[in-house]
Parts: sequence; structure tokens; C-alpha cells
Amino acid sequence: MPSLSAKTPVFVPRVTKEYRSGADVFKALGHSSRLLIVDALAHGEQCVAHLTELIGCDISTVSNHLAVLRNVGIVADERRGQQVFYRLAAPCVTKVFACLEELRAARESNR
Amino acid sequence: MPSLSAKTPVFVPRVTKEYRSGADVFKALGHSSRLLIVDALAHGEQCVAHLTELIGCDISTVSNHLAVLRNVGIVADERRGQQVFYRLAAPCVTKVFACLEELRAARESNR
DNA sequence: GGCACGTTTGGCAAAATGCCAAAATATCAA
DNA sequence: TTGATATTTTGGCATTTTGCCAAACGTGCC
Repeated sequence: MPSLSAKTPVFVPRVTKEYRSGADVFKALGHSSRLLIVDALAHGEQCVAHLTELIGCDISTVSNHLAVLRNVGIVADERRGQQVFYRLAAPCVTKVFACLEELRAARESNR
Repeated sequence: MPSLSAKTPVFVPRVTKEYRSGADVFKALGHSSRLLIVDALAHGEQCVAHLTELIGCDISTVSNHLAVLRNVGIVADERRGQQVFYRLAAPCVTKVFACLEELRAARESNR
């Protein structure tokens, strides 16, 4: 009697494309300035000028960082008058910092 | 009459060091091979040889990828006999792929 | 037109990356 | 001890990426 049920759950990898686009998302988050931006936006939308003040570098640099985040869908923008407001595009991103904290705790307990 | 209650919640940035170490975690995830590793480990621990077979590159390369993930506390290793088994060090990492999916959905709805 | 806000582009120097190959380390077995 | 197996570490290289700024451009408002 041949058993068709697997004993151990077999891992089926996703297609390469998925890992690549996923990695792009994390690359976008893998910069301290952009992480600061995300942290700020987790508390509500902000215009570019305000974010620039927060980060303390050229506004064109900030605009480029925002483009990186927008290209992977982490943030969304909306023009209102002369200003452009940015906000997080997906709620899950907010939980990111809690996970970072969890990792930090795990790091410390293993010391 | 000076109001002491803030109307809008004031965002207080964390210290730079925190953003930097957080960014390091995302940099570690920002590579398709490492993301594949994390996806595999989300289904249970694996030894290096098995992960190497999964990825299809030199074992030393895989070992280096694992070191990157270990250095930021994403994975933990345990030697059993001649083999070294790797596993995810924090549960939250498992949710990562759900969040990627959420972002992908948000990207599509905005098209 | 002129000002304010933001984006795009070009360019550069520096840093990081990914990968492999070879040597080193560790465990077990004969 | 010697050898086999499994993994890590190191060195080096070529490529890619990066972050940043400055200048030019686009857009909306007065």
C-alpha cells in the first residue's frame, strides 16, 4: 500500500523572479536614511521638504530615496498644491520595526 | 494661552545607530539567494549541503550567505555531528513573505 | 514673469558585492 | 593516525552598485 501522504513537508521554492523582486524591496529598506523615512511615514504622511529637514541632506537626494521606495511600492505619493505628500502604501510595513526589535532581542539573548 | 497638548503626534526619530543596524538586517535580506534560504528555513531547519543543492552555487558561497544572515541574527546555527543545521532565529521573519505579497498586491492595484 | 517645491539627469569617487578557489577547521570512522 | 566528509575562512578579482551633489527641468501658485 503506497502511501501518498508526505511525512515531512516538502519545500517548494518559488520562482526566481519572486525572490528577485522581494530582494528589491529589502534593498530599498537597506539604507539608514530610507529606513528613517519609513519610520517617519509610519507616524503619518509627510511632504518632501519636511523629510529633507529630518534627514539633513540635499533635497534631490531625498527625492531619489523616495523614488527608490516608490518603485518597489513601499510608499505612495500625492500632490496637493505645490507640495508632494508621501505615505506608506501598505500597512504591513509598519510592523517592520517591531520585527527589528525582536531580532535585536534574539541577538542579545544569544550572547 | 499656550497649549501644551500637541495637536499632531510629533515624530521623534530614533538614533542613527538604530537605523543603521536595522538597515543591515534588510541588506542581508536584499539578495535573492539569501531570500531563498530564508524561505526554505521558514519550512524547517536545513543543513548547508541541502541549501547548497537548492541554490545551485558553490558551497563556500552559500556559507558566506549564511554568515551574512547569521551576523544580523536572522538565522542561528547548530552543529550536529559533521553537519551544521540552520534555522530562523526569530518567528517574525516568517511573516516577511506575507508582507511582500501585500506589497505586490498594492503595486498592482495602483496600476 | 517670478517664486517655491519637487523631480530628473549626469557624473564621479568610493564602497560594496558576489563569486570562486584554495587553505584551514572540525567531526567522525577505520 | 590517517582519511573522509562537512563546513568555514580567506584572498582576490571583476563587476556592479551606491550615495551624493549640482544643474537643469517641470509644475503649480500668485
